[in-house]
Amino acid sequence: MSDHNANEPDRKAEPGLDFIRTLITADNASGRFDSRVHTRFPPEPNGYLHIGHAKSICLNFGVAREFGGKCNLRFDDTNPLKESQEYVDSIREDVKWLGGDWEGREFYASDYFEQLYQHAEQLILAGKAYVDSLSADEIREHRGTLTAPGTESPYRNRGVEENLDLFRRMRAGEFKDGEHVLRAKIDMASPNVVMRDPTLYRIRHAHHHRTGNAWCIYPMYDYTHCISDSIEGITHSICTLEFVNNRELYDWTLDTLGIYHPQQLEFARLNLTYTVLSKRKLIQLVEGGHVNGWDDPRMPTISGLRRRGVTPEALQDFCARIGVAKADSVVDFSLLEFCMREHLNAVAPRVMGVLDPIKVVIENYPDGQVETFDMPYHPEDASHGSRTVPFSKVLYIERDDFREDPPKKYHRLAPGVEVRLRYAYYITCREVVKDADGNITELRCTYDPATKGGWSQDGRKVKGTIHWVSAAHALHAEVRLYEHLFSVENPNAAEEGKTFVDYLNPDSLKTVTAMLEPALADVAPGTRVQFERIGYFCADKDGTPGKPVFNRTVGLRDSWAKIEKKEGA
RNA sequence: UGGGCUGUCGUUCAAUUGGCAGGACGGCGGAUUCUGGCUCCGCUAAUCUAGGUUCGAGUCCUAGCAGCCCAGCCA
Repeated sequence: MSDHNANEPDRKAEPGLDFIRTLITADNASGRFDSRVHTRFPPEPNGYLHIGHAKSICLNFGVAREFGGKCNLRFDDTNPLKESQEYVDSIREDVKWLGGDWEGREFYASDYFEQLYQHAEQLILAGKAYVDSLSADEIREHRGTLTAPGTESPYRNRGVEENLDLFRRMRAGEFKDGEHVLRAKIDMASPNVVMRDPTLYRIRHAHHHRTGNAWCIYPMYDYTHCISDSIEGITHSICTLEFVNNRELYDWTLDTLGIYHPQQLEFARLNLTYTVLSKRKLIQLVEGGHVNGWDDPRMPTISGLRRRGVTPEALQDFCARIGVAKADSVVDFSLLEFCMREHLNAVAPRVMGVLDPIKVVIENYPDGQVETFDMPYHPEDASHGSRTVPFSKVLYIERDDFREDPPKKYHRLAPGVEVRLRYAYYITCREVVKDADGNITELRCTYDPATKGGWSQDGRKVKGTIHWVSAAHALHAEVRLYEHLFSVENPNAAEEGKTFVDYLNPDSLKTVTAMLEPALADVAPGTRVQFERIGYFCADKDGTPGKPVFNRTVGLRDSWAKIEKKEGA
């Protein structure tokens, strides 16, 4: 079993592969595991999956697919106090949505409770496990410290028969929580604290979401995970870096039991700027009411990202781009945004919506007249088809698309300036109307009838093209504009006396009433569109027929904002 | 101060295992454009430190330094 320590690729490699795929390639070449590849994604159903899990899902299912192998979905449900069916359901949905296909191999650690129990008796019989009757506090005291060895429990040398009897009575429910535990008998002086007689079973008179009240003793992670992997014939058990120390116990358990032994491999978990990714903190955000539930579009949860409008393809692409390695890293949120735009650009239909409207009256356009324009849903992909958009005398345009005193390089509407209304007409601003406070309330413009469709026969060019919506036909819709949940890159690094909650971005959600083109009236929740020149949006489930609600997935790149910022500075 | 893991452009992942340090994101500049979007082109910028071996070191050796993980009856 010496080769189970072979975490470093040392046989052969294909350049460009990550260290996990490199190792698997070598294993396949050498015939280890009969050249099979079988992975698993093993979440604990105690919270919603987040983008860090997405990395693991893409890795495990991806590796299986690439090597012609299999990947199981296994719920690591050994702690009845924290787990629930709600989480099982959400996890199943999220994995499926992300493209993970476990082909019916949906397993639960709790499926193996009886086998796990039998193996525990096997360890007792072999003199490799004992029932300890120390309290939790006493066990901690006996464990020693990082620099000092531990001391053995006075119960460590109980006889096999006594251990067996006690353990069976633990199972039978004769003891209260905490009265006894089953421990592996390894080495209280090990420099690896994990190996100082780790707890294998604890007593918990608790209802389990799947096994009900069948058990009152529950196995611990280290003991359960390796045996579960073994039972399922897993070849490569991929987990995150914090389990490196646990690998020694993983190997010890399987070797001591003498059963099939997969290879544990550890990679660095994902960190993302402007977000927190620990379950504890995400739960705190939900329970503290800082967000509106696990699927709040600001959450880095898979359900949150989905509701925000991120596509599974974008998430898969993101996971492929960040790579897999063993060095701790923090990925730039802008890479995620890039991946969102990359895919949405290809698949999202274009529509027009005005987020911050200002009224425009076309003075020379006939009162009461309505024209309709047929506009393509996607300028580069005719397969998306087209829709009809009404045009009339009174319109809305974006407030930011007009400047009374335009700065240099400003290409949009200004007094005396002609611009193109997307797919419609050229208009020129003639007059600015203001209220008593000097706020602009209306723009009086004229249009050139000869530019119908947004194009001039005489070859005349306009510098700007802006989007618009006919006021009389506009759909008044709620639009939610999301920004980073946190205002600092690393909310985890809180200064003295503060926590990550103190770094929440007060402007992470801004709700506006936008003016949308009428074609959007009955859009189905989950539909993703691009509001031209603004960004990508996704119809939210809070919307109703005729009254849609949109979430901003991500804004378009805005090079004008950069220019303006630079000129201003 | 025990043990383990990790150090390469601003970020992230590579480097045919000792042979010109490359890609992507970001940033900057340009072309194109009925979305200041998309697309295209160009530029920018890195081997933790100090020694050593070698014709040649990101890669091997020695000694340091820095970061992360571990003392749950959590996973």
